Amino acid sequence: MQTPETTGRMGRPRTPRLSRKTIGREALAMFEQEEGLSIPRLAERLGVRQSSFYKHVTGRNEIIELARGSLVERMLVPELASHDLDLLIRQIFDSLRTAYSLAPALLPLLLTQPVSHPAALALYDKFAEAFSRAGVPDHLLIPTLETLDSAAIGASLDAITMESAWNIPEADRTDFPYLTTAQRAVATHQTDRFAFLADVIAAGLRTAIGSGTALPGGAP
Amino acid sequence: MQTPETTGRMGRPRTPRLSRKTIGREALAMFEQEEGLSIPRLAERLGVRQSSFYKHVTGRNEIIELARGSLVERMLVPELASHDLDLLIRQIFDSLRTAYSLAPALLPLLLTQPVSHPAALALYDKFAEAFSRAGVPDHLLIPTLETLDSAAIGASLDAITMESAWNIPEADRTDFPYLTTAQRAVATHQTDRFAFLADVIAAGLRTAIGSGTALPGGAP
DNA sequence: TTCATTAGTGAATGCCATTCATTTATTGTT
DNA sequence: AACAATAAATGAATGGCATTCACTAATGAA
Repeated sequence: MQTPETTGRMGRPRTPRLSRKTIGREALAMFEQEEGLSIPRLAERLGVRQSSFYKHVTGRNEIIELARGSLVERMLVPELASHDLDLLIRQIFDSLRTAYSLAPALLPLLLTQPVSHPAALALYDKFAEAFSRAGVPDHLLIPTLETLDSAAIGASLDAITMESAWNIPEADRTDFPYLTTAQRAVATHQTDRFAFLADVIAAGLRTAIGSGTALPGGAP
Repeated sequence: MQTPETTGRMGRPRTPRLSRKTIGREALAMFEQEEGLSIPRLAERLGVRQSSFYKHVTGRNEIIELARGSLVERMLVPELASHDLDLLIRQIFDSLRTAYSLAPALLPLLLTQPVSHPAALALYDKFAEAFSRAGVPDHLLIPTLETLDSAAIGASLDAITMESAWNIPEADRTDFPYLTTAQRAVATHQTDRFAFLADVIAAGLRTAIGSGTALPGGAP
């Protein structure tokens, strides 16, 4: 019987301690529970030394991409069998928003690098297929996906911006009367911002796709 | 005549070397020219030591907020006198997008903290006023502003994501046929993504505002 | 059995944001 | 006019971070 190594001057372990999958999973967990990614802290979480990561990954950005993959893999995506554009848009928007909302600290980092994780590419490919079947012309697929994704991220970022995107220092309220009124109104009226955004992009995309945007000027 | 100090073991200078304004201006310039903010490098640019900043500012985030202020101050904002919602939306979207496009590296950082710079608050107050005059109900002003801002940032981030938001490794193209087709189509067809987005949010906002989104479920 | 490859370690490097004691100038009070 | 309080700079130090590299021990193919 071999003891699964505990001490003894370390070389390759009998059983692997890391994999790209576990790194991605734990990185995502870190984004959800702490307020950002730190490689030393990620190493602690995994009971491993920081230099070990670089046997599986070329750098920090790749760990972030693995976190994206992990996020996408545990996403539950609806059928997308419908050919109804409005329904499709709302289903995809909701899936994305639900997934993104759990890891708001990850989102700004996702924005700054291209999607390369296979699981994520597969997801967007699925979206592209659904939109294509629903009649969206090829040259509008990418803009449609980008719009949806960007909107879902925007909506999910609220959690990070301290409840209001505008922080007016009490004393200066009279300098910004319209904004102040708007803030009070949205607070009392309890507007559902997610529903609003869903309505906006659903109606907007339907219109823009229907009228066919090409090179010079769009629809009036 | 007093020589404006050059050497001699430093205390308070006869003439101030820093101000919140110059810090904000140079930080913004740094975001535009380099690929991020570094306090040591910002100090070099301004011919000053890094510790000096903390006499004017409580930390890095405040410098970022000053950069936002600087961005907003040099923005040229149209009249916004029209009561036409569609025109208003497009004018504001274009102003924001134009300003944001010059400093893409700043945008992810702006997303993660509330707007507190007076110049920026004044700008959004102006927007709120214009929308209010155009008939947007108070409780939809904030969602409208958030949607516009988020869309403008999303559109401006393209510059940072290496030309395409999806990076499919040549060999795997056949695994993601719809996405691949979509990429080819948007490349050849040369779609104007800005015009598309402008159409989307203009139509979408008009619809969502018109139908009045409240607490439970939105418009169909 | 041998040997190249692989997956871990530990130490070092260089960058970064922030703090603090110190120095010099300015401003306001008497 | 003297003086205290405040303000704006410096330099040095601290602790965190991502990354690199020489090293070691296990694996697996020839």
